[in-house]
Amino acid sequence: MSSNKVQHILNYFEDYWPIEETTAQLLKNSVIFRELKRKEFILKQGEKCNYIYFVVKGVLKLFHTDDNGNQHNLQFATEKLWLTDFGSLYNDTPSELYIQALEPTSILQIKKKDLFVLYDNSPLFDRNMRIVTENAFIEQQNRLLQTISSTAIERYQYFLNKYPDLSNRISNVQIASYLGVTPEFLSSIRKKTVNT
Amino acid sequence: MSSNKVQHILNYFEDYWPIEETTAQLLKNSVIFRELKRKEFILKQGEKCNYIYFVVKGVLKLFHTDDNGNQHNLQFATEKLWLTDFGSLYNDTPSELYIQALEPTSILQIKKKDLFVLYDNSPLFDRNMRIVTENAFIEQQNRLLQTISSTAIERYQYFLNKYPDLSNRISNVQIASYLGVTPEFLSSIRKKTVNT
DNA sequence: CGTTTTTCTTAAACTATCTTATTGTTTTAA
DNA sequence: TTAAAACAATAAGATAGTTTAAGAAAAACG
Repeated sequence: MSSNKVQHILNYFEDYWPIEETTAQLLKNSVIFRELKRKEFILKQGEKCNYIYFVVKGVLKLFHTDDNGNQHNLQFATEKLWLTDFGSLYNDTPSELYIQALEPTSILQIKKKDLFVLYDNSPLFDRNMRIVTENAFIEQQNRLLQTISSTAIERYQYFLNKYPDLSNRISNVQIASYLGVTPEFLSSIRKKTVNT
Repeated sequence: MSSNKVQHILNYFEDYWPIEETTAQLLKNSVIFRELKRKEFILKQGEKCNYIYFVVKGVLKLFHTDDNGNQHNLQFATEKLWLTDFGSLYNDTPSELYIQALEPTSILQIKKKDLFVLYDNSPLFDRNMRIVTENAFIEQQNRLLQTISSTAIERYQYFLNKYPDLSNRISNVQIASYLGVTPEFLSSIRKKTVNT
């Protein structure tokens, strides 16, 4: 069942460092395919994150809930993107974060233990994951820069330009939480920018 | 001259995956030791970033300058931290960022070409750099969360707690630029929090 | 040492963003 | 298909953060 789904990850690696046949086999045996309902959680605050996830179809959101119960979206992951709580995964600490599906979503998941076996058996796999992390770092750095240097209007327009597809798939509440503003304020921004 | 300085990096790797003797030799031949004056630049906007840097002593700041000439600090790097513009380094694109010394600073630098040779010759080196990037990602993610979810006062207090040493080494102008507020507003925050 | 540059503070007016509350609309789930 | 829940829009008053300008303090540097 999940054995053919691993092809999604192999295709992904084709753009970087295609892995050896033996590693592909190892991966095939480690990967688990899973279908999530809308709103289903795969990680909750307080749990240890034991998996790294790869989105085949759908959207995941990674978010934090603060003391007042407000949600703050750290990341969305759509098709062909990786997602995990690295901090919890590697340091074996309880996660402060949630991961939830925003649509019915299909994912591939690799257990921490299996991930480490893959690292140890395949330098190419290890390298691919270095590149995955580097790319995530670069993107996050751009966003951080935006966040400390731009106004909410600019951030919203940047988001629309950068993720035109995602913008139409998720609600404005989710976008507001990602931009770091209230839904009401995003609404007022939208009103202003439409009339330009 | 620089041959003994490489020990700083070898010590760093001791905490993760100590590299083989042959790789250490390779590294020794690649690494260049460099002493920077206060305010000296090692990367400027428009240039390609050709190096990855490791701070032996001192402080570097990575920042962006916007259209109005305002600086925004993305990262500080003190002793035993790595710094580069990954985007420019890996994609061969002109950098949007500056790297500048805030104090007289000693660094080790590895040229892109040599870095890639190291990756190819030593899976352990490659893995160490994966971990370096993962740690940087985690830290940056925490900061991003703070930035979209907390008030400037909270961010300032968090900064003081997390980097007590750095707080005393750099000016409030630099801290304000890191927090994403004006120096004037940081000053008013300081006034409020001192009197608590 | 003295001079120059940078940094820190203050305050007032201004702008961005938040809070709360109300209403109508769309989506979801039974 | 309908009741419940989530979403979107709007507005008014409150708070957070900026701008500008000026003077005092501290640090850098020859």
